[in-house]
Amino acid sequence: VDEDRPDLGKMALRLARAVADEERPVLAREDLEMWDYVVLGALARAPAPTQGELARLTGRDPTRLIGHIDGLARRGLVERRPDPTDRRRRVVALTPDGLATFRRCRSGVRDLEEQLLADVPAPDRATFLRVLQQLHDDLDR
Amino acid sequence: VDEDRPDLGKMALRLARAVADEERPVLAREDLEMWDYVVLGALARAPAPTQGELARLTGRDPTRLIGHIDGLARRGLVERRPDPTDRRRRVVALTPDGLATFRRCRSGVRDLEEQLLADVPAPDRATFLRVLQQLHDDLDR
DNA sequence: CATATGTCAGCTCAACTGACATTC
DNA sequence: CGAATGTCAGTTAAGCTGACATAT
Repeated sequence: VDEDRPDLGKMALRLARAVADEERPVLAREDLEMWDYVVLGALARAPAPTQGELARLTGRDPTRLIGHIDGLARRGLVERRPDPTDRRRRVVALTPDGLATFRRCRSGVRDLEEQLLADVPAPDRATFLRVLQQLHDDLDR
Repeated sequence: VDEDRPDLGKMALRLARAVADEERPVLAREDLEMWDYVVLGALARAPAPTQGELARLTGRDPTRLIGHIDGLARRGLVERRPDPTDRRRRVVALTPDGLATFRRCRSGVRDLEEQLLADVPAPDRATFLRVLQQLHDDLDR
């Protein structure tokens, strides 16, 4: 067995950073930062959480999320309206333009991933992605 | 094919953070922070780089590395001495105590990794680690 | 009244920048 | 003299804490 490999955490972090570095220019084409993409992605899956829930989902600080959403709303990518049933809450949702923007970004991201994994044989790639997703899903439970 | 998986970057980052969170208590047993472990690990592989080179290897800011090495040297884990051939340079090296401390930590880290991958069948695990290491190594070149 | 949500101001800490001394 | 190395002070950005207003 190979005891001489780098730590799992080091390898995973290196990969994550490399992916993020390559994604940034793609997102910049839509004039988005990484946090924007994360927030739009969360809203694309769960239609309308509260701001606190959105902060928890994305891992972003609730207080910093405020100005963040302000910017996205000013650009017409998200919408923030008071919940009729509980007026303390501000329901945040994607606009059609926001959804389209997110889809363009994710498409570009997927292209990058394809490129990054190009040298990995198809069967290995499938196994790699399956195990990674299993670990990822298990961690969120 | 599954287009509906999370982004590669998200999965890798989630894994890296989970590993780091579990490693911290293990390192704390030796009274080490994550950065200490990273620095000791770099020194365990390459015996005596300069401080600037050590900063580049670990990804840590050169200016913050100064006080950091001060602390490790005060505890007798690393040694900083001027290079006789070029007195601008400070060669940083592990002490025997530092090497032993690092090995104890890495052993604990490997135990954690074993635990985290326990549910993954052995052949899949081997493929996963092999592909991950390949990607990791390719990125550093 | 106790709780939850969103907002804001202030604090703290890590990273980066620029300047400087030493040495090559 | 120009370049590299290590050190330090100042700036900047990001996250966190606590207080407050609104609503339940």
